[in-house]
Amino acid sequence: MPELPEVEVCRRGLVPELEGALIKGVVIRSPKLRQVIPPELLSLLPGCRVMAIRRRGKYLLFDCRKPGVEGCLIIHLGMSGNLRFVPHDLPPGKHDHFELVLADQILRFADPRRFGVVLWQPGPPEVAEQHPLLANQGLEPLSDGFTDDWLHDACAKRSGPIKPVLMDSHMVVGIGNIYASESLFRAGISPVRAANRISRARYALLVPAIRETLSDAIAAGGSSIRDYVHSDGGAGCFQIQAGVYDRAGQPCLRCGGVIRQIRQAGRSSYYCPRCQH
DNA sequence: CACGACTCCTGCTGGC
DNA sequence: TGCCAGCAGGAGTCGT
Repeated sequence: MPELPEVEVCRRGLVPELEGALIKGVVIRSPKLRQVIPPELLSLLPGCRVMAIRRRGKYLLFDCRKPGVEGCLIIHLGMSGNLRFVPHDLPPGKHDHFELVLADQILRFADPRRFGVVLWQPGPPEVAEQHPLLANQGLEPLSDGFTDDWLHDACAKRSGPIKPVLMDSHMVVGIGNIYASESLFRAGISPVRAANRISRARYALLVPAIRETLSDAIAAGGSSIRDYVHSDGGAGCFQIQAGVYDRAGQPCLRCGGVIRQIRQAGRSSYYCPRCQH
């Protein structure tokens, strides 16, 4: 479900209530996610204070500490995961796999498809990213280093179509299937164009398009942060008005042409053949 | 090295 | 109305 904007909005929603909070208990209801939830969390986390909540790509990092214990709780929401604050007396649902019990509420992790991850990396905050799942993560697209020159160079040896390349988290993190299509539409670049055959000038359009697509989505989600982490049902997911995503056969909002759906690397891509070249 | 196919799991949708 | 194939916003691994 979530791409970078959804994870970032989730993080911002957690901060006011979780940062500085004391973890009183831990519940592992079904340990089998993409990887098994480490059972040692049951003894490590209770008594810990959450010192900070960070994000790396689509991973959430909770820096935890108590006397004799320091480490980072790593959570990835996968395709269908979400984190919610719920009251102590709310019975768990079928897919509620993990929770942190706090003084006055519970932080509950639900994930129907079980593609998510809950892991532990021992040590101080600065070594958290040495975890194998984080060590090879690419550049943050909202960081200063993400420039047209950088992306142009990074794509120099990528002869495949640009859209799956944008989704490669070892190069750039956080761009999933929706925002890859949306960013390319915004930049007027075809998803099937070979990454190493796009000019530097057009990367100078693509980089701000990616930035704006992601920050617009964060802004859209930010307006409903409380719903996002407190909702007792609802979608638990927000989306910006899509220009092309899931609009196959419908008119392009820019030129009126027909939006086309194709398949790339096993995923659906959407684009306007008249606007994108 | 770069790339695509395959894999994990459950739920929903659309076509018959 | 019911059934089933196909698909879903992720990402690691493996074979080529």
